[in-house]
Amino acid sequence: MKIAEVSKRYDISADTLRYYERVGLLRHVPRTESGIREYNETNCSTIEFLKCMRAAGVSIEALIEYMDLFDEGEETAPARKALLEEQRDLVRERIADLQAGLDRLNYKIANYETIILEAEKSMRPGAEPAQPGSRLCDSCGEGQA
Amino acid sequence: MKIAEVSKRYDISADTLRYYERVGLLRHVPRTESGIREYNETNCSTIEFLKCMRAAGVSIEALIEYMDLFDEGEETAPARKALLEEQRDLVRERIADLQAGLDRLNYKIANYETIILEAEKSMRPGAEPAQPGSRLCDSCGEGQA
DNA sequence: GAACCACTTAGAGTGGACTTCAGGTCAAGG
DNA sequence: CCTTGACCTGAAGTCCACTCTAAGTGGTTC
Repeated sequence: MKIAEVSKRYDISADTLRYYERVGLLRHVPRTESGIREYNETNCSTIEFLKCMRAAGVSIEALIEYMDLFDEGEETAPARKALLEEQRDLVRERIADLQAGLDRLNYKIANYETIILEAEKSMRPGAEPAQPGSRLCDSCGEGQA
Repeated sequence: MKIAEVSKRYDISADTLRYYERVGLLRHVPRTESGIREYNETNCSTIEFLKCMRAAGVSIEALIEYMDLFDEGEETAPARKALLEEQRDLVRERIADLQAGLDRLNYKIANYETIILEAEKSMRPGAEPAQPGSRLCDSCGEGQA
């Protein structure tokens, strides 16, 4: 597989693939006689792994470290495991932060729903004026204070 | 509250607080006569909100847009709600990506556990040599092929 | 055999989000 | 009065992870 095909298959630009190789994330990519990259199945599964890890926010640096260990041989298995565990913990933290943000967004959205409904109600003919308590939520907090 | 106190309270550098104000994320921060920022409670809750949103990966740009709408008045409530919903969807996507990465990390870690145990077993005196199938997982894929 | 296209390289440029710097002001303490 | 330290400003610098550019090569097609 040439670079264009891999690029399309994994939706990663050819530039990025070359970059990954240059910085040591992707190693042992065979070449044709004329120097053109010919990705094999091993390369592909590495790429897929990298894509997944990058999407999870794992840094290029950590991944390079992992690849370094890998190339050093079997005896680095415990170190690699430790590295993955460290990264896993970071991903968990990130998920917790995102979840907190998501909860907050949901809360605010629900709040807007109420507010907008109230505003519409008070716009209908013959409606009494809007309640003082139903003002828009402030620029940041969610409560009335 | 002066900038140093706010910085400590929310664990955000004073530089970042000034930066947020400069780009329009944080508005209406009162000043003392000599020009020193005196953050009030409204500012604080905005800061807390910003911190949460940033931790969830919401871009500075989107947050500025939100603040812009906010300053335009009550009639932008539906637009603000739409903006938050859009951001919420992005956060959900991000969580899904992280979760996929987390699952994969857990899988790989479990794999290493097995591998390391096997390696230790075969190192004990009198053990038969390691199985051919128990080699280290490859640099990316999780299976044996 | 010229055009064309995908590929190659080294190196420079980009965008987002800060972060640091240089130089300046102000209030309090010795 | 002078120093100290926290604050101020605008502008430049930094970091990460790409992304693009320029200049060139190799193989196929009309």
